[in-house]
Amino acid sequence: MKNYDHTKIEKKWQKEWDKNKIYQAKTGVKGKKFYGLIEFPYPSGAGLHVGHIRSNTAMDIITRKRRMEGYNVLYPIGWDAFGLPTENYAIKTGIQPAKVTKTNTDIFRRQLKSVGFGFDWSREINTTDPKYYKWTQWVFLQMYKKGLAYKAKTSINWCPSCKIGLANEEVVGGECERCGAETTKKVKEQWMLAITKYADRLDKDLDKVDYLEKIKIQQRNWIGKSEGSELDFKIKDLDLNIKVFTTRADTIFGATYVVIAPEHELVTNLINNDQSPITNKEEVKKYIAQVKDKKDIERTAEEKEKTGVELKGVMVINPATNEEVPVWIADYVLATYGTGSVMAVPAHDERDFLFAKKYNLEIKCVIDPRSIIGFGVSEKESNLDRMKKRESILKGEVSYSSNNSFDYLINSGKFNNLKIEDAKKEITKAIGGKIVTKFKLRDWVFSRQRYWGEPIPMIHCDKCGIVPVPEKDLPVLLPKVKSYKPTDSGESPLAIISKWVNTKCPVCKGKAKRETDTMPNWAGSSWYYLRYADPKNKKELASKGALKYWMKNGVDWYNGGMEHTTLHLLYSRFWHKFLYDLKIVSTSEPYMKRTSHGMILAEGGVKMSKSIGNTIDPKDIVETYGADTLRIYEMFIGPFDQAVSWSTESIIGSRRFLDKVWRLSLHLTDNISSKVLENIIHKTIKKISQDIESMSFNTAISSMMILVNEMEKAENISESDFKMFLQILAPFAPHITEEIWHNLGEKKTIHLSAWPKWNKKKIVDDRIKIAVQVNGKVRAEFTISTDLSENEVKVLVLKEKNIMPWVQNKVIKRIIYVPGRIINIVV
RNA sequence: GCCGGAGUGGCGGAAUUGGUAUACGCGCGCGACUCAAAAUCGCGUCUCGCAAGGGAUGGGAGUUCAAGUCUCCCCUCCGGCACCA
Repeated sequence: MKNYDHTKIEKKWQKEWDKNKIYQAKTGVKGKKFYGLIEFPYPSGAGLHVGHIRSNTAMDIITRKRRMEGYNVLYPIGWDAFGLPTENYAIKTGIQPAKVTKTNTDIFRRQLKSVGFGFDWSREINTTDPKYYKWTQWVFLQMYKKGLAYKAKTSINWCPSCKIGLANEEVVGGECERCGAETTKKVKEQWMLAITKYADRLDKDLDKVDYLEKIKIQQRNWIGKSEGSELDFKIKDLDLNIKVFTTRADTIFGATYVVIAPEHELVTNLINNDQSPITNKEEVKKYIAQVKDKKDIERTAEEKEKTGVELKGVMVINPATNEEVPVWIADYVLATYGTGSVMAVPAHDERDFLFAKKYNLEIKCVIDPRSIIGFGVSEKESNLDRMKKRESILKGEVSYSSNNSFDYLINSGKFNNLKIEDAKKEITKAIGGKIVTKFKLRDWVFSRQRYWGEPIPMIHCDKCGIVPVPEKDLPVLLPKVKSYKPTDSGESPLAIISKWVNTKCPVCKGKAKRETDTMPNWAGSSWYYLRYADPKNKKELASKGALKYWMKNGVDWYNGGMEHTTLHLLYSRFWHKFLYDLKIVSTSEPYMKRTSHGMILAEGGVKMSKSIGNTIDPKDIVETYGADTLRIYEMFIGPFDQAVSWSTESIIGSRRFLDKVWRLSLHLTDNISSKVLENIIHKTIKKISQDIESMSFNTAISSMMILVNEMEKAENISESDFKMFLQILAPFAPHITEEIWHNLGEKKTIHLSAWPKWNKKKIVDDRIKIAVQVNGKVRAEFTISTDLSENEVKVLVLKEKNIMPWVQNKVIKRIIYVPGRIINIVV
């Protein structure tokens, strides 16, 4: 073939690879294994996005390199197909979600294949396949058995537009992640998963894994571990305590009031109690009602002024001072965090300060004021300025510790002059408190009032209560329905299928009803990587042997989007740990290494969206330029972990590169390449080998471009050298390299050939260009042989013609020689 | 407000981690080939200057023989969290 015609080559090799099953992973093969994973796509109606191709190509390159390095590689693919867009489409068109899914996965599969990814298609999975979700339901049952799945009446985030309950993670800035409508709170009975029981391990075990640092930080922030004390404030004249959580037990002498969250059950109890001491019940009830009506956004609005009401008649005893202090309810205290109550220390907490100012509550300073920042006092200001500001804020109620450093207690009785950190422990102990750890993480709302999800395998029996579906009856199949619309009562469309809902109780055989809630779309993706090990198993979610083999040390490398850091990634770590506790998997963490790709934005740096009409259909690029060009382009476009803007104009550069490769292949000789060329070939092999490991695909391609430019200039290129080049290019551009490889007489596939090794001797230069600086400014360049000693170089450089004028008649103070790089003459 | 990340040509971006800033690619200009166009190839392309030279990596200081890289201050942009006690 004279010209590079991608249309002929690409389809041909895709078929050939399929036929020869070169990408199929074989469980149990001796030697090294490598499990590379990308997030399985949601088969949306929009078709494959160029963003999918970016992350898939990256892992494709890595897994292809591993295969060539002799690893037994698993690079699987499947469909995360339950979810709202498909269901919404079904509502609009009346087409069954299962049908829509089939159509979409067919399109996605064809598109993925057209790009030439080395997926093992024999292990394809689909979360909506009953053979798959049987095991999703099974895991749920195991969680139920262990008490991790429970039904609770809780206030949940509710999207009035989607008519669906949302997890905290799905509410973004008080708005529904999907539709953007303002969310409200709704009290509903929901299935919950007790992810909080794993909070500590989810936090701690991040130390064990190789994740990008920013991923670890984001997860840690989300889990929100914080160490503090639980302290009891006794209510005067009542046999009741208010338990508060604080990280600043050291400031308790400054606790001049206590605040309870309005939703706190203690408040309800106090009001309804016959002997209720509250004298302003009506006012309190009114405030609670007000708070309830508030939307989430209002409640967390930035410049919102704090509000609250005093529980008049109720006083508590500060356990440190034994003084009586008042009790307030205010919505700046969250019912869902800590104990739902706080001791307020207005002198040392900005929120308490604002509240105390507004309602004229006592402010008492108990830490040396010089150590305190916040309250408009900046860390950068001098101690004197800080002191002055603090004095004006606290209106003279200020004294200072006699210590030279400032983090010491004052006005704190016998604890005066203790250091903050020591005081936390000592005071907690002295007043009978408890050191505890709290988390921001909340239990996972696992119910969805929707059709297109895994039915939660539970049965409600009037006599026996909630009864799990026996394992032998799994899967609980989704029935066909006529309308997919959620009901206004907030129940799933499944609720109106009486034939399906009405069933027998597995225990008493009496009349019973099925649970009509379904699981969220995060369920199926929480364990899918395990199913790939043994995707067709009918008896277990995967066989012990297959899991032991492929998950021996977890998924070796998992690449995905940052947007899943606190969702899928956290959820699946939780499920995995649960399965680890059940001894189904042998590692406590699912993924050894996690990296992340940047988004591809449209030209101009805005998000690609159908409504703006700036999306790119990969199909067009594959047809016009070829899959190899598309792959090269997406890897060359910019640093892999950063967001990049698409530029159709620039694609041509990647195509030209491949054209050059093709043309070069027509002019090879049996002669040996020049030393210079050999040198650069081996340097490039080294660079590509390293760049792939660090995901520096853009610089890898750039160095291959440099090599190609050099080869064009070379008088002759040996076939064997060119073949090595083809091999390092093969993971990036699998089709063209395979074609040329065979044109050069090779019979076996290039993709299972051995990854070339660079020859250390061949990357050593014997002569090297050195820049010469005079007083730090580059004045000349000169070439020396690398075996010269430092002194020899220093002598030589002064004799250089170009340097002479700069150093003549000057006193040379110093000469600095950095071997192989630069020489700086200081005059 | 807090926690991350980033500011380099007309554009996407390199820079061996303190050692020749602007590699590679796009675009643009000129030329060759062609009846012509496309493709391809060659040359040029930070800036001021005729030149010798000078100035540039968001801005300002500092450390160093040497700073895009380190330190301090300021500005801008992006991402995450946000009354978490």
